[in-house]
Amino acid sequence: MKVGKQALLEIYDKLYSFYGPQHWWPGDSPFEVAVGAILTQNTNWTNVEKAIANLKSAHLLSARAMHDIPATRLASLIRPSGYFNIKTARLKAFLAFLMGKYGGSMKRMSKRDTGMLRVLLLEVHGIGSETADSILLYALNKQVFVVDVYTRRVLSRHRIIDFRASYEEYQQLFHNVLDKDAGLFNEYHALFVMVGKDYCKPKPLCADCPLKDFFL
DNA sequence: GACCAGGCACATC
DNA sequence: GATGTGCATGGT
Repeated sequence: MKVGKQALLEIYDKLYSFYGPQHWWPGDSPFEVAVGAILTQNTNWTNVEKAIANLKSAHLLSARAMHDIPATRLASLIRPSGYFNIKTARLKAFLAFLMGKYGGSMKRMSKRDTGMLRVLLLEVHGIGSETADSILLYALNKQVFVVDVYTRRVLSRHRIIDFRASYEEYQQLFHNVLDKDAGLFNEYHALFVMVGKDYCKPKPLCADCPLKDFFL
């Protein structure tokens, strides 16, 4: 897939001038961002906000506290974010990783080499490519581009890349062409989410539909 | 009531 | 490697 630096910057400029700076990720600390990254998996952000508010009002939004409380308690607190049993296990897995390797400190975790840390995060049960990269970029300010379903929809509908291309192919599009700039990656991904929410609904468009070009 | 939301692991072919 | 499925709440 060939797409030039100018094209990617042009897309960025159009989105940025339309929406303005997004200042992502919403969250008061790197740890909160990491928790949010897990909770928002296939879930509306407003639901995640409710779950995080529950954790905050219970004074439990810390690695130590969330690690120590029973899973049933954690599940009841994050219930509004959906998939609460699955996400409880995923949070517990991340917390065990964070507590075990870095004493619960995101700052200490951040000192790891980015590539190595990404590999380690992907080994945590429940953390896949997007969640790992969201943590790296938005919690730790690492130079990693985050790919999500909106990125796929927007780019594929503008015929820049096939919707079903792999996560790595999408990511390489940006890593190979753009300067490694965490600030740029931060805003760019957030802008994809914005324009995706507003203009790239899942329907009407099916990959195999003979009329799919009609909607492009 | 249907559809959607800032994925992931797992089973099966 | 590609495809299908379960997981669950809350807003539109």
